[in-house]
Amino acid sequence: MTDPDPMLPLLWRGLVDQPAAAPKRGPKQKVSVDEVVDAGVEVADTEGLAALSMRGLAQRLGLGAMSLYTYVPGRDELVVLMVDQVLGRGDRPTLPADVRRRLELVAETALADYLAHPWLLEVAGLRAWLGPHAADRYEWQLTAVDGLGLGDVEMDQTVALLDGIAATTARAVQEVRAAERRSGLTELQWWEANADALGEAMAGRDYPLAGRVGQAAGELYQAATDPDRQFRFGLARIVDGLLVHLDREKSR
Amino acid sequence: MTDPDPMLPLLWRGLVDQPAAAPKRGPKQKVSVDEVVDAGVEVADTEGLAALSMRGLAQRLGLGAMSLYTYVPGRDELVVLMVDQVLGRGDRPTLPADVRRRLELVAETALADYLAHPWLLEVAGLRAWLGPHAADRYEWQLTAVDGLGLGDVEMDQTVALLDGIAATTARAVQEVRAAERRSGLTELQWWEANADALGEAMAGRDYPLAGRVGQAAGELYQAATDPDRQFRFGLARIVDGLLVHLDREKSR
DNA sequence: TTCATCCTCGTACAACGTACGGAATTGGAG
DNA sequence: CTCCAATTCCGTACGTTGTACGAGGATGAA
Repeated sequence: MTDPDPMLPLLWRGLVDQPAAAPKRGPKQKVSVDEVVDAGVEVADTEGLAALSMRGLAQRLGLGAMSLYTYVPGRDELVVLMVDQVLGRGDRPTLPADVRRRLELVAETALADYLAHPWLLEVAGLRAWLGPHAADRYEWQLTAVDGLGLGDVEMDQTVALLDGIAATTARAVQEVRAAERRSGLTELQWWEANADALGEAMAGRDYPLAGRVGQAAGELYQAATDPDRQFRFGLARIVDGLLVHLDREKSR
Repeated sequence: MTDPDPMLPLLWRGLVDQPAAAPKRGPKQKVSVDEVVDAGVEVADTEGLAALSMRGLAQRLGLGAMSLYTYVPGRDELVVLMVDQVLGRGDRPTLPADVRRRLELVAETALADYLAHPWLLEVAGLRAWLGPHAADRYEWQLTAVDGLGLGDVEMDQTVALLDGIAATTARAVQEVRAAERRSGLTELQWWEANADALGEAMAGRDYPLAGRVGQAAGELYQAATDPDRQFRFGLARIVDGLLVHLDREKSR
């Protein structure tokens, strides 16, 4: 009915449209789409997604700003290509037999992806775009939860759940880093510098639990949050819950 | 040692610094910080966070653009204030006795917050800033997981886990909406329009599981994703896991 | 009445994505 | 060999953004 999405040929470039893909007339391109995307990934990895500008990227590639638009329709589309590109770079370990380790591995692998490329968390619509590497990754995630007794739909939901806690954890890590960059203080330093002001602000208000829990957490974490501990706790609960679910289904 | 954070007095405005807070000389302010923040929330709720510009907001308030900076240090800081503001608006239901319902309620309440104000998900330092309403909310969340036999630190981690799945779910909802806005097509329409192109692109590649699971999920969801079902499945597994954990701890 | 203090806001600047159109380059057709 | 259509490259320009700066006006204490 409607036009096909122009992003699909770009995402699957080189794997589709082999016939009549290259233009026959006109000058050669100075670089390639892959080089553009890789350069974008490098900028985003080192300076953050916000620092990725079309002008800057063009300069890095020895191009005029507007030349980029012959490779990529626009900045948003470039980012989509970057996402698929880095999803193909992560390790995809061979799967152990132990079910618990298998499930944990899905989350741990996703976490490694997000920590290696934190800007993935800033781009919305991750699941919406199906590029070749995203598809490979999804396929790998599904194999990890295959043969456990889950239904097809539940396999999808399980992968989403495990990927979700990885993303949440990576976000927590990223928030701490961002806060430290902004204030120039480590988390601990910030709390020390602002403990008085905060205590004064909260005076007259009752936070019995938050006060107690915050203190206990602060002493253990030596910070306000501890993403790593949160990940391990949350993942343990999720896997426990999944195993319970598997047992229940099996004995039906 | 270092200077206290200038955001704290702003976040806790009206609750601290009652003496000598108002300036004595000079003209009165045309509006109030609360009006500015509320107007910002209104814009973000209806048009999205990206549509919130200082100029636009000032005009809406009958102010010159630069006058906003006498109320708020900058756009980022305004957003922080907006976050705390809306966190004080959500329902905080009375807690049922049943443990499962209690845990579910924490996640469901958080989900309602995120769905009502999707731009919360775009704010990077959501958890970093402790304003009065964020503190109230955290205290309420802790009361929901209090008295279940969890340790102090585990209470914090449990709340984070439940809040996390709510955020993940709300993000999934938001991503679907964003994709539909961008393409002008509903998810189903997009898949119909692009099924051929995708099939051609993926030809020659093997996605046995993704193909099977995708089809099963698509038929059930009538879409590529179903955030609501994912939420219910994930939450059920998490609560199962938490209950298992509580049992184990109790019998030690 | 004077003056320090605070608010208001016009102007200006740098940076952004990108629309537009001309110049340059290429390969196939005649 | 010539010519032309196709394609890439890129300088210029527009609109939009956050906000630095400083002039002007309003206010209340001295």
